[in-house]
Amino acid sequence: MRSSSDKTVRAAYDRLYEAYGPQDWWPGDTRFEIIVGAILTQNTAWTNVEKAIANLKRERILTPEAMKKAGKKTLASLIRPAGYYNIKTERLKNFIAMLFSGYGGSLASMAKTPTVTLRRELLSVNGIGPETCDSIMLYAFNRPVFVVDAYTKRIFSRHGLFKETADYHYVQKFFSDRVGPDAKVYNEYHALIVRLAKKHCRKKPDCVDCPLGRLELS
DNA sequence: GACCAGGCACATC
DNA sequence: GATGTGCATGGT
Repeated sequence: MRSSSDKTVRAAYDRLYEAYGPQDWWPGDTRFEIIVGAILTQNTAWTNVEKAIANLKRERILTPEAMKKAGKKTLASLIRPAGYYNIKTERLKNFIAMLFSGYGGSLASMAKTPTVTLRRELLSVNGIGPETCDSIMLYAFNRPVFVVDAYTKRIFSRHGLFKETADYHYVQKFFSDRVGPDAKVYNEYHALIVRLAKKHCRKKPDCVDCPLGRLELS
């Protein structure tokens, strides 16, 4: 049986897509850049991540081989603008270590890994949690995995679909069940949520001219 | 100067 | 199993 929230989840997507159009995510040119960006953006404004990525590009460290060779102090100094630079240096190195130990340093090889295995592998890396893992799954490897972030919980809990304290897996399943396994739609939906949130759904909401309006549970 | 940003691991109860 | 804390920069 289709619940009222089924339609709501789709209506929300339609309104966002109509208002903003395709978002052309992830903002990154290569698989590796997407993965690095996913780690660097943890609890951090994207504008700060851009500065860090630009530094890495300038120093030609935005490949697995180059980042493997780079010293931690060098790496930390380059990603400094993204904040938490010491812990993020460790996290990048942890990912690199897994990439080389499990896949010979080849993202193409990693890309051939079945979705369930790949997700388990990513989550086993210290510093890659559910959101970072699923961002990589969806945006670097095009797997149909819905990405849940703080905005997703904030927005849809405000609209009464679930509690803001609902756990990651619950919210992910909530959307997956109502959208169906579609990487293209998941890609746009998450990007549209971020787009919406940056303008309207900060901790102090600005609901004037919000394209979502009032989501009716009917 | 306070508050916030596309989390996560770890400690403690 | 829930809740609290450290990690850090740069924009508003």
